[in-house]
Amino acid sequence: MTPLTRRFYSRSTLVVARALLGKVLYHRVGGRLLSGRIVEVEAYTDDAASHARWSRRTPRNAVMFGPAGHAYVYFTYGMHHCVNIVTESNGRPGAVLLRGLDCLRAGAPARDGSGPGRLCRALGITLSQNGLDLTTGETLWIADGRRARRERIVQTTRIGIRVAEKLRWRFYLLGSDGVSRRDRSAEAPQREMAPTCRIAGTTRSASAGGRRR
DNA sequence: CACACGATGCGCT
DNA sequence: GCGCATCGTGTGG
Repeated sequence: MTPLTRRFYSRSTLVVARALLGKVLYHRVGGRLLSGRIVEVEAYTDDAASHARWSRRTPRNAVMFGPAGHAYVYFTYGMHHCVNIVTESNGRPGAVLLRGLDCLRAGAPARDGSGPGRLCRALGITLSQNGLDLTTGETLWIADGRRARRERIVQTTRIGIRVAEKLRWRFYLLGSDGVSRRDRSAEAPQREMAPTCRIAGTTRSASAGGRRR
């Protein structure tokens, strides 16, 4: 229940992204405490797919440039909210998108926490939480959770973007129910392709379809 | 001011 | 796999 410190968030986005897996997100709202275990995240910095691309500051993405440990919430497709955790040092844009939660509440369907939009709906996160400081433990915060030492982290590409699509900046906990989209090939123990496997015709054209949305 | 479009999710084929 | 709801935001005139 003790909020993670500013120091935890003030690191490189990729490091924080991985470190957030297994942690627990809390939101105190309407006299209730909602929570869920973080099982899927994506990193965004100033890359081409980021709201802070080319380090361009706008009213919407301003929080990404501010101090780490704050919530960056945005509204998209006219109906969904997505929540990010701001990283890096002040002035450098960076945030971790939360895409999957486990165990929102006993008996809740697993899919309620699966996907950035449903996740926000399940925890009651909207634009009014944008900019909140997560280190105070008042309304919205993240605390340590149980993370089994054996639990494997899968690293793969981010979802739903059309540029910088080769960056493997999505991380999830293998076997968790809240993961929105699995990547079987990334889950395979052997990740690196041996040179002999690159002979034409012997490789499956990985993710040939489904890249466009 | 006008307009194109999206870090999604859902229902249907 | 495909279409689409629905509106805040960024961009350009």
